[in-house]
Amino acid sequence: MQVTKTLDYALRSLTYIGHKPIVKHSMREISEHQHIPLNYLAKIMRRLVKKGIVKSMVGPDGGYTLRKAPSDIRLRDIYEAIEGEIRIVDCMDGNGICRLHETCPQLPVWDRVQLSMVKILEETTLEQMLSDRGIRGFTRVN
Amino acid sequence: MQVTKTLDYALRSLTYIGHKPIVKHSMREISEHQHIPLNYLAKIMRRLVKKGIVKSMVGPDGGYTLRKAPSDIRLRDIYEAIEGEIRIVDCMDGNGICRLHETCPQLPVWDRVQLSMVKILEETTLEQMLSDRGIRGFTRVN
DNA sequence: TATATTTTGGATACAAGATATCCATAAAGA
DNA sequence: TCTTTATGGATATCTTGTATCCAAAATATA
Repeated sequence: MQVTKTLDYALRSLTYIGHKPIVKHSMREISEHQHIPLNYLAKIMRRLVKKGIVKSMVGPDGGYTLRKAPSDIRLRDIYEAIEGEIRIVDCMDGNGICRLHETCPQLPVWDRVQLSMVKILEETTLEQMLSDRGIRGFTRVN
Repeated sequence: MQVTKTLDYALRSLTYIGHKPIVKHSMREISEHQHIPLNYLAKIMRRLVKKGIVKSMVGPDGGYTLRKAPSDIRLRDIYEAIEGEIRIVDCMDGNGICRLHETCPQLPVWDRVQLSMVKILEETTLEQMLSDRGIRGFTRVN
């Protein structure tokens, strides 16, 4: 029940790019400024590109730009680009029958948790994250 | 960002016990009825005992009983007994300084997500879970 | 055209944590 | 004393997140 490092990397990269959305930013640049292993970052950027969150240009002076306006990029999209469909319990997709043959007392709760989480991720845009900067005056551990 | 099998096991055990809160239930019994590996279940029960959620009696005719009324056992307690303090991002405890030396754009969101999650876990009692049974008519996959 | 710089893609390695197993010991009822 | 149960510690396995390596494709520019 934790935010993965990978998702963190993705968000750091996107907020980094988001600050200067017009300029192209190379992986190398992002990697160095955000302390993300270059080769690993490559994998991450790929997923963001495939989901249409980011646009890539190869060759010298290549790099990445946001494909949409920050106000149009939802945290949910980013989450799903990295982690896939949101599903906090395995049985929630419904593709199977429980070996216990009984109704599940847990599911209603997890359902509520997941819904509230999705709601927040859905409401939150990259733009908000960019302007939220510093509200809590918190500095990152890693 | 997923509910672990271990937490699932714990909840299955507790709801199982909760249905007949007065009777003692042995690990063996729980293990068989809920399809949980016996030796692993032992570890789980230990944590529940230590947190005062469950009472244990050793010896023949030993077993487990709830220590409190189901209405007095919060899902949050169970969660924390199994997983430790709720913390969906590592930096949230604040024991450290970010190498990036900048305020973190992510934290406000994760903070909101965590708060809403804690709220639900806090509100939900074992009693509720027991009576929720069947509301959604859902059958468990595993 | 040649060269350098960048992204892309695939394969693979490494690490950490969740999950599971084994065994010896202590408690307690019959 | 014997049997049944929980306890405790050590260790193994498996899964998944994280990271590394390398070759190939694209493209600007000298």
